[in-house]
Amino acid sequence: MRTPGSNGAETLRNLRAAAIRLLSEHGYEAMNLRMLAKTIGVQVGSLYNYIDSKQQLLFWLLKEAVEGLLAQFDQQLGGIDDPPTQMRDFVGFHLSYHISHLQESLVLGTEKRSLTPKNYRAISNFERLYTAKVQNIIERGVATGDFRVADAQVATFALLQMLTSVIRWYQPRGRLGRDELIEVYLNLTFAMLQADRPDAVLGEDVTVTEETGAA
Amino acid sequence: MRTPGSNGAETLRNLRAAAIRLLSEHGYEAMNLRMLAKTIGVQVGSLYNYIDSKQQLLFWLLKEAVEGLLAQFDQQLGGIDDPPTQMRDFVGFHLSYHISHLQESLVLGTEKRSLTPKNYRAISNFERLYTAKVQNIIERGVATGDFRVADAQVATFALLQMLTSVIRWYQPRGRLGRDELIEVYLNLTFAMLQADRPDAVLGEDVTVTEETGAA
Amino acid sequence: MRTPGSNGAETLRNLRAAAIRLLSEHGYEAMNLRMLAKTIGVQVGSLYNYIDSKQQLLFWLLKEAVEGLLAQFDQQLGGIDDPPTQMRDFVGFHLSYHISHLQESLVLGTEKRSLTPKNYRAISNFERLYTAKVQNIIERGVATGDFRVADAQVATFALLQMLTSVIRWYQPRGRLGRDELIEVYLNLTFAMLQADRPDAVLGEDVTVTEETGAA
Amino acid sequence: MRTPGSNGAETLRNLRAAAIRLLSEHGYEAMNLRMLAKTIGVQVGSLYNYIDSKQQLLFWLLKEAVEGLLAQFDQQLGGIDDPPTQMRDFVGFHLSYHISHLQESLVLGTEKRSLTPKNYRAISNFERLYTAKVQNIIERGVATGDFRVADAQVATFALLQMLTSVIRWYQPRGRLGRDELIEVYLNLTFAMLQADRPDAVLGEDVTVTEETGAA
DNA sequence: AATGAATGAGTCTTCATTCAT
DNA sequence: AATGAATGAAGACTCATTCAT
Repeated sequence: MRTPGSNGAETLRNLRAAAIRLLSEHGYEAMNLRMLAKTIGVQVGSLYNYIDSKQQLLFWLLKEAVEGLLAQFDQQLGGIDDPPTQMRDFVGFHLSYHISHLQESLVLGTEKRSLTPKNYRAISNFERLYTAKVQNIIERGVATGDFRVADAQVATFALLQMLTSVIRWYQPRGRLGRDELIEVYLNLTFAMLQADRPDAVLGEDVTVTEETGAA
Repeated sequence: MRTPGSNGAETLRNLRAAAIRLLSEHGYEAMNLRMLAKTIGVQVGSLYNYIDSKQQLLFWLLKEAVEGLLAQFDQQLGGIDDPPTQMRDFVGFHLSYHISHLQESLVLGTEKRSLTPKNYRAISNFERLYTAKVQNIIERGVATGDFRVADAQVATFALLQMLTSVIRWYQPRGRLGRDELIEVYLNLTFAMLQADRPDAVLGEDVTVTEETGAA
Repeated sequence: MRTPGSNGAETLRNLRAAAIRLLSEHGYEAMNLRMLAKTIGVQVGSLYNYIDSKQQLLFWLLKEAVEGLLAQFDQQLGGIDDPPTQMRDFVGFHLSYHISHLQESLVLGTEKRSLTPKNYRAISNFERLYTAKVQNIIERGVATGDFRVADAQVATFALLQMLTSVIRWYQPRGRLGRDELIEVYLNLTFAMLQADRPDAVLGEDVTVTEETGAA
Repeated sequence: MRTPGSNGAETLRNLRAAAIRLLSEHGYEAMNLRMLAKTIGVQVGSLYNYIDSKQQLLFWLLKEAVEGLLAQFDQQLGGIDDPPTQMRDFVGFHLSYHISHLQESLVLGTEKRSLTPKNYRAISNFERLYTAKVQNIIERGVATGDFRVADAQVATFALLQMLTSVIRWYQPRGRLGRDELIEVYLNLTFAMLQADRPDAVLGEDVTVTEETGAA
């Protein structure tokens, strides 16, 4: 039987949005498909018209999340050569992206561990690509003399953790707005790299494509 | 029936050590008491001679972990006044502690979310105490002109995340030893705070009491 | 997987009938859901498509039982004014009802104690309504001079216990049939109340709607 | 190890009293040996110095209860010949006994069903002896023309249920004292039997030996 | 006579998944 | 594309019972 007015594409979008929210709130193991079904207003069995299994749902969401991050990185930071400028834009991008994809990023960070080994490796590979891009900026900056760090790899991890952890406490309506937040973190970043901050180029604001589910 | 040679105190120690390991590997929801019982070589029911419930076991472990961290902080960094010196010793202490209590710290960071609301608040309160101590060092350093940061609160979070995240990739037999690691992080920390590093005082090495379960 | 030919409404009816039988045979604590599931031919987990919990199942059954008793009392003894006639019809009704709802009544009498305090109070309140109706008949009969008892409340309890206890030994195919049984108890009742028995009105037999599950 | 000051005979008495209380409050299935052990202040394992099993404990208590009832019946009502006098004294004895052995009688009535078949039969046999004694009084009274009942067996059951049910609502400090209670029930009994009450013989009060555990 | 530590079978309940309709 | 009814395996927790000490 088909409920009148039901629409597969819309149900799928609802499912994705609901899944990300529920996963960010409860975690993979504690979220159950009953919750998900109830949220989007269908019976549990109907979920299987859209997903193969709970595990595959998680993998799909995390893959989308990490691929989206990579794609936007390339799109936003493609044509820049100068390491300090790259770093400045990277910080802006990374923070903007994580703030506007808050739940997705949270889920990526915490639920990866619930993937099967094979799926885990697939996601980790994507993440390593991202890390490598950041490490590359730092290493080139060190080579040009713009940055000074004792260990580029540790610095990369430290920087990424410092920036990414913003999603653990950031609140859209909190003390700091997005731009102030970026300003503070730019200071910390360039201090950490013992580098001079390049001038901000007016009007050259970083923009991030909005969360998929919100369209 | 009583297994010959069985001994309550020892079983409890085994239970604690096994629980921390299993929790760090699987997470609270994915770890089940069968695994725990099997690891320490008893029947599942016997666990209840030592714990009240799975939830209370988690709470107990996290409470011990966070109280241990706080206690050692006070013990190690009690008599110091000078903010840069305090910060230098704090970085050494924090890294040493987390490296030598790797699994415990991992569990504290990731499994807090599985606590009941009441238990969650209890642990969070302890953590806030710790954060406040660190923020206090930074604020005092800013006041004395030793440190320069745009926002002390954000800097505190950023610093703590940067340092704590070491447990996510550190491997005892990896490229960097404990002392090299501390050296690298000291550089990053003082750069971030735009401060001069105080001289290391020879022979004044930070030591951290070893993991309880390892005794 | 759905068993071909399975049907929710029927399973629920089976469940109810089986639960009453098992509860009357074993009692709440000693009956387990395995037994119930096996009796109706489903897996234990499937029971939870119909009940919320074992406790709620008991409450549901007892509520139905006591509400059914009250409803039929009102329906059968509504339009009568004369205390002796009311009493005569009440005895007939009460015995008929308990004989034809044997197991249900047994369960109501013995398993109430396994209810949670809140559920217990709810059932007890219904029972008090029933007792009050009977006490009212006695008190009005005493007022009209038809009955003579030293203490109406004790007499009510005594009468109800005397009548209800029939379910403890009555056997459908035993020495006494339903009508003979009623005859004997009518004698005892009116003797106890020191009253004259009103003439039986010919053809005015009391009928009781049959057990729900037996349809 | 033996706890200093412990004393087997006393512990056994405590055990018996506690068991009766707990059984009357929770029922056999819902009472567990942990509760019993805690109440009398020993470890669960120690109970097995006094009992063979939970089942045997129940049997022991019920056997004591029913044998006590029978013994006192014989002792109190031995030398009487006249059916009305016998009945008068029986009512007084039965009520007094049940009131002063409240919990024991409650347990006997409700927990018999938790006995194994063999144990159940043993207790039932004792009970049948008691019922037969009462039925004998009624039948002899009918033979002498003192009592008038339609069916001696039903009358016996009805009378016993009516009298025994007093334990379900009697409260030591309630509206009616013991003697008033007996008075009311004597009226009901002799009305039920359509008999004249014999005169009370002054000073010939019925006494019942007190509860064993209360010594 | 008592403890402390264990067993092992059982209890209710949850949940991902399946599939006829 | 959705429902309703089921499966079956697993989960946390309980409890009578045993026995070395």
